Amino acid sequence: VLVDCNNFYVSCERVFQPRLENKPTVVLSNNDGCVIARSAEAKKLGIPMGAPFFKWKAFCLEHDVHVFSSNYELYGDLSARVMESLRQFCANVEVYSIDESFLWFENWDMNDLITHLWDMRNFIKKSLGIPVSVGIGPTKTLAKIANQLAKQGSHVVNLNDPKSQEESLANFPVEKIWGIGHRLAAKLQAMGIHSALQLRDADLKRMRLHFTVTVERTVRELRGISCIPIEAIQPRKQIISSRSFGRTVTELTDLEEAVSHYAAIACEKLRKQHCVTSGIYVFIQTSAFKNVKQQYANGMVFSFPFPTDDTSFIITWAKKCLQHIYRKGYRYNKTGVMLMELAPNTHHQYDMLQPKSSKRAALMQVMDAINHSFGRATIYYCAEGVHRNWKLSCAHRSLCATTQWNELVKVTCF
DNA sequence: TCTGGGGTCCTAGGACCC
DNA sequence: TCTGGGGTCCTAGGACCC
Repeated sequence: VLVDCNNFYVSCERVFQPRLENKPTVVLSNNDGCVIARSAEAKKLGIPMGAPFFKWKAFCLEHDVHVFSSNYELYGDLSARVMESLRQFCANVEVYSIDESFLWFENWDMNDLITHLWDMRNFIKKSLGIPVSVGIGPTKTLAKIANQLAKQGSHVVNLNDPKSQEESLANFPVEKIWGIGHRLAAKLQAMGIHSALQLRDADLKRMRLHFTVTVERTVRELRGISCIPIEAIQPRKQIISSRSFGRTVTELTDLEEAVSHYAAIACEKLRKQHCVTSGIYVFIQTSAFKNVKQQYANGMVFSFPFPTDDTSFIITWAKKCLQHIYRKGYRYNKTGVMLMELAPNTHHQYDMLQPKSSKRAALMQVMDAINHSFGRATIYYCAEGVHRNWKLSCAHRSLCATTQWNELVKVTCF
C-alpha cells in the first residue's frame, strides 16, 4: 500500500491557516525560486510544477493566489506525525519520502483491508488535518499507480483485481509510471509503447536489450511480480548541504562563511545518523541562467586521513578546498558541501599519528544537545558568519507552529 | 533583479592485477 | 608473420526519484 499526502506542503500550511481551504495556494522552493507545491485550485489556474516564481508573481497577485516560502521545519514535524500515525495502522512501514510511505499488509481479507485503510485515512485527516491518498497493489509500482488514480478523487484505489487492473493500465500513460522518466518515456514511445498495459506486455528480452535492468524490473512489477522489496530505513550514503545565495556573491570571505555554514549543517546531520565521513566535496558555481561568457563552476574532493565527524576539522578543510577552486571576478550564486564515504561511527578507524581526542567528541555532543534543546543555531562557529548577507531570501515564511515556543498559534475567544 | 535541494542506482570504460 | 584469458576496482555520466 502506498500512502501519499495530497499537495503536502500546501496541506501543512492549511493546518494552521484554515482560511486557505479551497483557495489557490502555492509553496515556493528555497530562495523563493520555483513553485514546488500547488493546491488543486492553483493547479486548475494552470500554474505548472517547478515554475520560476518571478515569472508568475504578477499572475499570482492577479488571481489572489496565496504564496508561501518553504517552511521545512513545519513540514518535517508534520511529516513525522503522519508517519507515526501510519505505524498505528501497520507494523511494516517504509518511509519513502517526506510525504509518502509504503505499508506492507500480508494475508488480509481485501474488504477488511479497505475498511482498515479508510479508517486510517479518516484518522489522519481528523487528528492532523492532512488529507492522504491510498493506493493498493501487489507490487510497489502498481501501488504507485493506484495511488495516482486515488488522487483523482476516490481517495482509496485497489489495483489487485486483475480485471480492473487491465483497464486502468490501458489508460495509464507510460511516462507517469514510477521509474520511467521523460528520457525513457520518449524512447519507449518511439518503440510504440504508450500505455502501462503495453509496457507490461512488452517482450522482456527486448526491453533488457534496449534498456537496463531497472526497466526490466518495472515490467515485471507491472506484471505483479514484486522486484522492489519493502525496506527498513537505511542510513544515508552521502550528505549534501547547499543553497543558492539571496544575491550574487563575489568575495572569498562571503563564500568562506557560506561553505563553513553548510559544512556545519552537514556535520550535524552526519552525527544525527551516527556516522563518520572520510571525505568532502566542495563546489561553487555561477548562475547558469546568466550571461554565458562569465560562467565558472568547479569542485574539489578532499580525502581525510581518517574518518571523522568533527565540525571544526571539516570546516577547516572545506575552506582550504574553497580557496583552491575560488577565482576572483565571477558572480557566484551557489555553493555547497558534500560528505562522502559515510560509515557507522562505531567502526571508527583510529590513526596512530592522530591523538584520540575525547574532548572534541564531547564538544560536539554538547553543541548538538544545546542546539536541540534551545533551538537551531543557538551556538555556532564564528566561521559561519554572523550577519550572513549572502543568506537566502524567504519573504513569505509561515510560523513554525509546532516546533518553536515563540511561534505558537494564538487562539482568541470572543 | 528573479530559475531548489536533496537523494539513489546502473553501466561503460579505463586502469590495474595475475 | 604470429601477442591470451580471466579477473577486480574505480569513476564519470546518465537515468531516475521526491
